[in-house]
Amino acid sequence: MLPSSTVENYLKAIFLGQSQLTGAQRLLPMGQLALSLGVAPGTATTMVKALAESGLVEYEPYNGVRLSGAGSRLAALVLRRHRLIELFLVQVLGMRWDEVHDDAEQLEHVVSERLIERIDEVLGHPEVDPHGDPIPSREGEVVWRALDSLLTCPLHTPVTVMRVTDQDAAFLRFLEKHDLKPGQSIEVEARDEVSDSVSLKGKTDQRITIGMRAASKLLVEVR
Amino acid sequence: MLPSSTVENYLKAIFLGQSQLTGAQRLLPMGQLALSLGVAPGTATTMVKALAESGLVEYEPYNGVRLSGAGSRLAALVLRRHRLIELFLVQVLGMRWDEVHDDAEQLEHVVSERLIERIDEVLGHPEVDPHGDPIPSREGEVVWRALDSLLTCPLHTPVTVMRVTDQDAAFLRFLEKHDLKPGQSIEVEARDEVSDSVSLKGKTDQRITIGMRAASKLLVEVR
DNA sequence: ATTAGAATTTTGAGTAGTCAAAATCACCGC
DNA sequence: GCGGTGATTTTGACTACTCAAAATTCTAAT
Ligand SMILES: [Mn+2]
Ligand SMILES: [Mn+2]
Ligand SMILES: [Mn+2]
Ligand SMILES: [Mn+2]
Repeated sequence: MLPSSTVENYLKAIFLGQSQLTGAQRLLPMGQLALSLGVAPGTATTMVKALAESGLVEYEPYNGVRLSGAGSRLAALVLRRHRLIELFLVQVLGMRWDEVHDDAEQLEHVVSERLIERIDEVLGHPEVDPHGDPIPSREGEVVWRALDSLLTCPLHTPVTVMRVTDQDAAFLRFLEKHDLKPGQSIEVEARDEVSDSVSLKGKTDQRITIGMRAASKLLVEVR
Repeated sequence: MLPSSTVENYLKAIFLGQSQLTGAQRLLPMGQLALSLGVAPGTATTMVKALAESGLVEYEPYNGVRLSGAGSRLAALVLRRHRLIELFLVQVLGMRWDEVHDDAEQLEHVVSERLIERIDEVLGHPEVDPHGDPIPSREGEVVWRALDSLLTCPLHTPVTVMRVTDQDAAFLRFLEKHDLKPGQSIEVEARDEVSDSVSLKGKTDQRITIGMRAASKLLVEVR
């Protein structure tokens, strides 16, 4: 039985939630899952029990949920479609990187195997989407690249923005306006715990100071 | 309340069914509707009563159903999305004209206003889809072009194939193989009631004979 | 050890869409 | 006018998904 849009969204949310998790357990609490899906807690519990029935997740009552091998593969394929579609909308249809997420959220559930492979081909088998998120392979494998955030990278050292871990449209437009899109080169000038801020130097020597919460969402690589 | 995929499919099926109808009533029988949606007769009845509640159709028990103004506009917009998507898949993604229908059937329900307008623009505001079906306007207006079929057009006269009224993949591949796609020029050599057949002369003087049922699905225009 | 508070699960109910089969209706031929 | 036939509607039931609110369980602080 092929998974419904709802099931695909649950699997994807668990996948994403788990990837944020530290610790070997990788158990995502139901509350977090419900929150990320915008659903009542009881709803998530019910659904997760059904997913466990069909072998897509392991469920530990009162502790949380974890994807099985099959579930993980399925989730990665949804993510693959989502990210290929986002890139396609930007690259081929000229949409902005801050407006493609919602369309991709729907399209990821209906594009056929054939269609997504055509898209992949037209794009030349890309490795990352417009936000720098890695595109899982046809087989459901994701290459997890270790990246610093602006909170952990070395100071006074040129780094390249590689990835943005927040899809909020206003945030993305802010980044674009200040040349902080993936691919851009910047330097962290200073971090200050007290003022909760990080100061950056951009390409043409513009300076900008952002909050630490925002800084944590920009992932970079030392060049 | 925005219409579900199911509602959109019902409206589209009624729209298409009605367009086949002769007579001023334009009342589509429930049996026909149920058949075209692949649904049990009782299911169609229930759904149509709900559609009537929300003012999208007029329902005459035991007689049939007819779209209201609002329903008709909505149906035309679904059709607009369907046909733009089909053309896009062929033109931009290089898919074959016999394999785009199923994808379009799903995509028509999830593409956003913004996305479909981008697609329309990239395609240069086309008037017909790969099968020659007219693309309704943004406002939900369809230009009904009067066309002959191969059963009614004059004999021994060059005509241009304009439209194919059957999405069956095998049939479409057959047409392609024999240069009978929209745009091609042909002539009807003969019709024979007894053998239920129509004989055609193609571009490079190839001849081919097809059944009347098939011939009725090819719409042409005298040049 | 108790216990308050938070997280989670359970319960009861509701919506959207579907089917099979029984009941009903419309119409045509006689 | 009377039946019979086929189309249509009604009925009762089921699946998938959801919520609000009550009940339960876990945990961490006293
Ligand atoms: Mn989604
Ligand atoms: Mn993305
Ligand atoms: Mn459809
Ligand atoms: Mn078409």
